[in-house]
Amino acid sequence: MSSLRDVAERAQVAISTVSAALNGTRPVAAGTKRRIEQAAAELGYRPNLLARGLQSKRTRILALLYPAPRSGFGLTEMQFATGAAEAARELGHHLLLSPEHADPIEELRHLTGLGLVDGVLLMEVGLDDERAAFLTAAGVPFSMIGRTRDPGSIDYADIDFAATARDAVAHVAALGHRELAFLNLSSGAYADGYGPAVRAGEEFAAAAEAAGIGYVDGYRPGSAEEGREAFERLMDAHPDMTALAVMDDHAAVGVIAAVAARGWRIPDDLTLMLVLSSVRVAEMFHPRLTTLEPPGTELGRIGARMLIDRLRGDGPPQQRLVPCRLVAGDSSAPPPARRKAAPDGRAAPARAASGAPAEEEPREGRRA
Amino acid sequence: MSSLRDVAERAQVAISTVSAALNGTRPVAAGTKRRIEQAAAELGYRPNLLARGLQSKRTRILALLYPAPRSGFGLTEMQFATGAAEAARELGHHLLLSPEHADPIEELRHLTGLGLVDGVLLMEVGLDDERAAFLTAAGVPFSMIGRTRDPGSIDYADIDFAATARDAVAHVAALGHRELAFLNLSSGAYADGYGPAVRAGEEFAAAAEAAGIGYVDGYRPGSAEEGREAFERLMDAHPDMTALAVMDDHAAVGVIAAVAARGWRIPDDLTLMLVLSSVRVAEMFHPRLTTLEPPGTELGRIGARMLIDRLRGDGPPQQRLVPCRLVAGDSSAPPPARRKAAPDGRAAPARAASGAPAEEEPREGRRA
DNA sequence: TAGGTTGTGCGAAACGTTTCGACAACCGTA
DNA sequence: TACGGTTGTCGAAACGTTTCGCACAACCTA
Repeated sequence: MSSLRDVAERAQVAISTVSAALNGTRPVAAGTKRRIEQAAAELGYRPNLLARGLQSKRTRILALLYPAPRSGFGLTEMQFATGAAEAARELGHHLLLSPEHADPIEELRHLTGLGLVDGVLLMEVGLDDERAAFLTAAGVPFSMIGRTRDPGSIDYADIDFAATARDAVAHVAALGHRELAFLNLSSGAYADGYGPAVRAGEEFAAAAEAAGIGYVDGYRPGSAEEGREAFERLMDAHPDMTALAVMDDHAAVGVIAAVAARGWRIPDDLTLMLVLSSVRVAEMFHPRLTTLEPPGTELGRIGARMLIDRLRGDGPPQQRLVPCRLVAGDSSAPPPARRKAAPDGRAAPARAASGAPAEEEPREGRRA
Repeated sequence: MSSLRDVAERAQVAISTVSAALNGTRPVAAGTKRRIEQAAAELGYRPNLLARGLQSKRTRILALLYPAPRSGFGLTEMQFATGAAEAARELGHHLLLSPEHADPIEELRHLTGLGLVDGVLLMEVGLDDERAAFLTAAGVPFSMIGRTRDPGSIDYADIDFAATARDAVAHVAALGHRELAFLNLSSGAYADGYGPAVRAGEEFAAAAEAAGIGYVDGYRPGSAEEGREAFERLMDAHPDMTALAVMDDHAAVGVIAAVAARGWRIPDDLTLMLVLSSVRVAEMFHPRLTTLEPPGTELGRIGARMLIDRLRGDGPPQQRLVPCRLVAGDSSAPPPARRKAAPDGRAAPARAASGAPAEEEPREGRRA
């Protein structure tokens, strides 16, 4: 590989002049500059990133930190990564994929001690994330995809759960539903303080209340079987529920099976929507489910971009919220006038005009 | 950050001695060594990777090259990446995520010119992959996940399609099926010389022939709608087909819908299996589909490991094939004795004893 | 014409390693 | 006692950049 020295020789100038000319660091006479650029082009010169980084203390390498394959990643996590990688590339940076093993902090200490990366991009951020605290204390520039409970002035890009919930509620309300039930992520995820689980729950409740729609939650199925059970319990407690939002893909599978077992059909007897699932996943179902697709790629891009901005200089903290995109499938319809009896013989009532005796914050509905 | 010099000062030795002691490059007296190690520990010394790389010409950074989000990645591609990242980490390396833009070769030239990476890991390798040719010519160490038509002595890790097809055929044969139809990936993927599409097609044909089972292929649906159509055409041409292997997830959705439209049930009237889909995807279906899960993580790990081996020294080329894992779902059953008439009124015959008039290489079946 | 101001280019130092030849001290042997 | 061979350590060069002070010429101004 040719070096700055080779270019200097060929252009008959000093090394430092070549550097200046190529980087625009300081003015170089037009003629000289032209000669240098030509020489560089002829030699196919590429600056050595290591040498540059060693000297300038800036490598233009970002690390994407993610917890090693919990139960396996989904499409959304993949999109964070590819989105971030793309944005980094476009801005002249590189992205390092850094799985965390047992001790994330030790991992981080190691990674940042190497002098290899300029900044860190955090994925799967918990409400109380120790990594964020460590990085702040260590003075390492970083940004988050997701956010802690109190992000302070840390840059982050996260899902706008409020807007997402509002869109979802508006969608079912517009169809005429007056009640909505919500099946959150697994209790494990919830207990771990996994942001999306906690925030989605809160915001759906708020959005339903604001829209004057009955709302039920408290279910956290993490598998098909648990989804089936949760659905049965839900219908036992709220027989006139007509719309359901589900966060866990596998739980949705169970719900659909349970619906079929009753002899009900989607969307005729129940409106079902997926929350935080990609269209690709929603299309796997039959009928194709309405989904609130998380902006994975975009969050990845934004996360990388704001980190690079931070590296360049310090503006005010950037904190961006992006809503999910509602993609209507074939699982949304007006509430049923009447429904088949449940298998145990209990009659399923028509949509009752009386307020539903919901656990959480039931409320008289109004048509949207 | 503390440097080698700081450690040297604190241990009262020369810089070069510290380097030697810490790297075991050359013998250092036991006492001195102890002193040095202690000083290093006290200072929390971490070698600067840039400086080391600059000098030694080895950065211990690998790049994972992948074509920018065609139509969006699947879980398997994600697993390649995470598997490779993990293996790299365990072997003291780092993994760079490098999306390709318009011109892969230019991308590669750039990436390798930077002196940043020691080697490259190629994903989504085509039968005639120009990247492989370029890297070979440029003398850049690399390995492939997937493989070209004629890999020569290039390291690669790929799916063992022969074993996978054998397992799939054995599975349906054991259930009593005497015919198998195969819906390949979309014709686009096939035309691009996408390895898995071509190889799976070939190997399924070979496996069926070896097992003495009737075989039909030639269908390449790339969406649910195309899947539906393909299934209808298939059943028109081969009304007594009882087992079906599908490669494209979305096509499977269409098949399932078409099966239901006929009033048929899976697995009673048709055995359906997914090829190259993860269990996570198979579980999205109802009934849960039997699937041949690709060893994504393992291929990623192997790919990274063999590249690192190559970097360390040159042994013989490593070429590894790993079969998919057959995970039986609820979509496999013995062939039906009799089936409902198709919607157009044509009677669906029972499993005929006569050889099926298949397009490809029909053959008298025998019970496995 | 002298002094200051630009404009332009040069050389050397520094970043933190690795590597290698030199060398001091010590040993055993002749 | 002198000498070759070990053993352990040191100092300096090199990797390819960036950065900074300085030199030099040309030009303007008083």
